[in-house]
Amino acid sequence: MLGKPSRDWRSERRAAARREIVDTAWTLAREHGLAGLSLRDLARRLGMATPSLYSYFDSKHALYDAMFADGNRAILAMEPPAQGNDVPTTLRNVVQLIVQFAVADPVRHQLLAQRTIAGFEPSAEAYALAQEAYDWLFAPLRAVVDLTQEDLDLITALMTGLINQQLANDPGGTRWIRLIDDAVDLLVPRLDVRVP
Amino acid sequence: MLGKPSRDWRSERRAAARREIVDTAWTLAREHGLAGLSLRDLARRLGMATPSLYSYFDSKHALYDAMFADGNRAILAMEPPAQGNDVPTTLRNVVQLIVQFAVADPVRHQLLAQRTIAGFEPSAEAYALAQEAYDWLFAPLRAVVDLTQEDLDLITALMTGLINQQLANDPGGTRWIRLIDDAVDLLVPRLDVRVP
DNA sequence: GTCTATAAATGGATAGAC
DNA sequence: GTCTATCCATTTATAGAC
Repeated sequence: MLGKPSRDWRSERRAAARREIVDTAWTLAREHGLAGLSLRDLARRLGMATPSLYSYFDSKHALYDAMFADGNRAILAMEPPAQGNDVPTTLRNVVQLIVQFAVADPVRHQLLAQRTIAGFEPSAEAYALAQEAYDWLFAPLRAVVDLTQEDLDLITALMTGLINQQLANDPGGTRWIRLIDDAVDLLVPRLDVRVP
Repeated sequence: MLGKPSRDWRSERRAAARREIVDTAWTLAREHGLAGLSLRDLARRLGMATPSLYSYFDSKHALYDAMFADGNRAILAMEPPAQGNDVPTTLRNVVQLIVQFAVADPVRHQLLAQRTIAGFEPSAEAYALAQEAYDWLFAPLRAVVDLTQEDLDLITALMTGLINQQLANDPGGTRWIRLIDDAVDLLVPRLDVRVP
């Protein structure tokens, strides 16, 4: 009898095709806006017929879902934020990484962090990835200080505030991202109290 | 000879019609999302034919522009934030007002504070209103403390951060808006240094 | 300013042959 | 899994009569 093959050729081809579709979808979304992404354009750019996309994704929302998951996997694939010896250093590293990641790709930030696509909500699997990315990003900080949920919520608020203001009011500039150190200084006194 | 009439009946009727169109557009945008607003639905809801809208607005973007202006006028029509005797009280009043205003109408916040509609950019006139609203909101705080631009940018970042996190991750809840006082506490030490 | 009619295009999605 | 053909709805916007 034949055993289970060690590599599944067909499913690997399929996964590779899905990856290429998602990559091209990102490119198109960056050009025409996230909501302006069209399956027609996407198929044309890939050199395939529109209906063929439906062999890989059941619907446009399913494609958004794959993009959402992909964006979070991109976080998990990064070099992790360096854990410093004290709170300010570690916090700065974490905030730097997250803000840079977001500003580097506004459309990705829009999909991952805002509720802007009409009826789209990430699937349970994709959302679990988002949770995982969130935990992974803050792990170095948690190793240095005992954070309450309120602490974390304040940190994320200040962080996404910098990001959103930067993208909305000074796209391509540095008006808010250059305030990262000042933002960290605001947070440090509150967090220092938690240091064991 | 007839002098200029004290009231221009026709232009007043026209202004009233534009107001009703904009109001109904808000209603529809709240139902189907800001990007999901359609001129067809809008006309039907108003009981008019779609092309008739073009007597009042040259394009859909012109309508968005009128809504953008309208949203900022809604700010200027509010009871102003109360100026307290000290920085913390005044700052809290300002932040409370802005956050409540934003959370009360997520779609309005989306239009006024985010770059989410594909090719839309407010006209110079509408943008001037936004500037005016911004100055008006922070006037009480400015009366109490000498703010640098960086101070203001940090305040707005933290504020819109609370708003965005609340709307994106806990819509209808209070997870972030209940942190307003904590957020103010973060800012106060930095601002106290500026008090004359 | 209002309407009817229609343009001109795009949208996502399905049927069915190969 | 790929294609062609097509559906059916939707979109913003214009032409032109009344």
